[in-house]
Amino acid sequence: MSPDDRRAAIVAATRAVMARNGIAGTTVRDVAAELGTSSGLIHHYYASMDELLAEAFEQVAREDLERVRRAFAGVDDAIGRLRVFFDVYARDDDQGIQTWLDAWSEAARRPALQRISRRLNEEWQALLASIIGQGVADGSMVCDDVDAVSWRILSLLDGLALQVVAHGDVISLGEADAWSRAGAERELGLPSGALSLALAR
Amino acid sequence: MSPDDRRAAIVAATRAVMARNGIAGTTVRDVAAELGTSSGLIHHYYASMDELLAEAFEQVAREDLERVRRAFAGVDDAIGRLRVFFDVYARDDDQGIQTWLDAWSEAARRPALQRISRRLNEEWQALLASIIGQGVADGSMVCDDVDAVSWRILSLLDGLALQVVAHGDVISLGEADAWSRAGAERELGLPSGALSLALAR
DNA sequence: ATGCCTATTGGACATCTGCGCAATAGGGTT
DNA sequence: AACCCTATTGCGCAGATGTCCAATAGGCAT
Repeated sequence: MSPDDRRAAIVAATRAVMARNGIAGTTVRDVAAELGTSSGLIHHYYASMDELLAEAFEQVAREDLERVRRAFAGVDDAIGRLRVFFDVYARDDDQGIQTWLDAWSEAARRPALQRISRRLNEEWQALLASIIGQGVADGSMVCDDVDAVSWRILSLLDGLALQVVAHGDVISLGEADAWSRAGAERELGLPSGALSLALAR
Repeated sequence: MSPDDRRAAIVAATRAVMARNGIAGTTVRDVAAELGTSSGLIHHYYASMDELLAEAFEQVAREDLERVRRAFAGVDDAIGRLRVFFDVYARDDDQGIQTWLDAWSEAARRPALQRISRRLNEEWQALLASIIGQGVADGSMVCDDVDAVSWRILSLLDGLALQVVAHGDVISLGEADAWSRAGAERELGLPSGALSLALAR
């Protein structure tokens, strides 16, 4: 197997273990077992576990971001795009958000992971800001501080998702989804229901 | 030392280590060293590490809650109380929120910790809901879904604080504070600035 | 065929983890 | 003074973890 393919295979195996056990619960041996190879091989390609975890996490997080961007295809209006944004975020499985929880918690102790986590969060916010900027420009949304509002909407999503994942049924996934959409509608001066799920429309 | 005092001393030492190393980084031996005793003693009083961590975390989190309730003394109007709520939350040191991050992340792996974390989060939300309920009753606030809005405000606070603590200066503490107050004002139909910091008034 | 380079193995190493246990010590009761 | 109860010690156990390393194998250039 070529070095590039091997590296890709290692990261893929790491992602699989991460999805099952969380970031903190991902060990070299688990990755090697998932891959069906030896643990020494992993260190032949990755100098440290921190580095490998950071790369695997980046790939997972970046794919989510790309999935949103791809889902924008054919949707040109700001409100439609924002609705798609929520659709994709809601579709996110529990494991994906647990991984983010782990990343935020581990960031204080793993420098490589912190850099990635921070950069990806900024990209999510920038994506939201660009949608809102478009909506303000074409008059479909009202917002006098795009930066603040996009951080607020993102934080609202993260905060609600956190409750669902960390605490089980304290609030349901459906509530978190509906409440975050309603919050965004209020922030952007949209009529109630403007952002509700495509299926429910 | 009496059993009660000893248990209290163990929990206090655990809190000290937790503040320094995080929840995941708190070990039996660290606690024993902090206390100047043996590791066996800790297990004489606490059956498992999960149990001890949960109790220490509960104490930390409950103190924050009590601090808010105490700060309500002499403040009877809903808007004033909500302002106090934000004041106390903003005062929270970084370590406090890092501990919450750890708790949310570890909840999936530590049952006792999950129960406590969940219960405390519900208490924070209930506290917010009671303030908003009072405000709606006396006509100073507008809100047609107290439950949803109090979860939203709490999630907004958590989500913004998370960015500050996990990612350093991606947003500042001041921005997180100002933005969350502005979000709450909007949610409750309050004029801009109604919830701004007491000092800035 | 020969030789080299590197992917890959499998295990050793040092360290850390939660937990349990036999032994001790020390204070309170009788 | 005798006794008991339990707080406390100190160590050991079994398992896990990141990292490293000597040995092997297998393909590729010569």
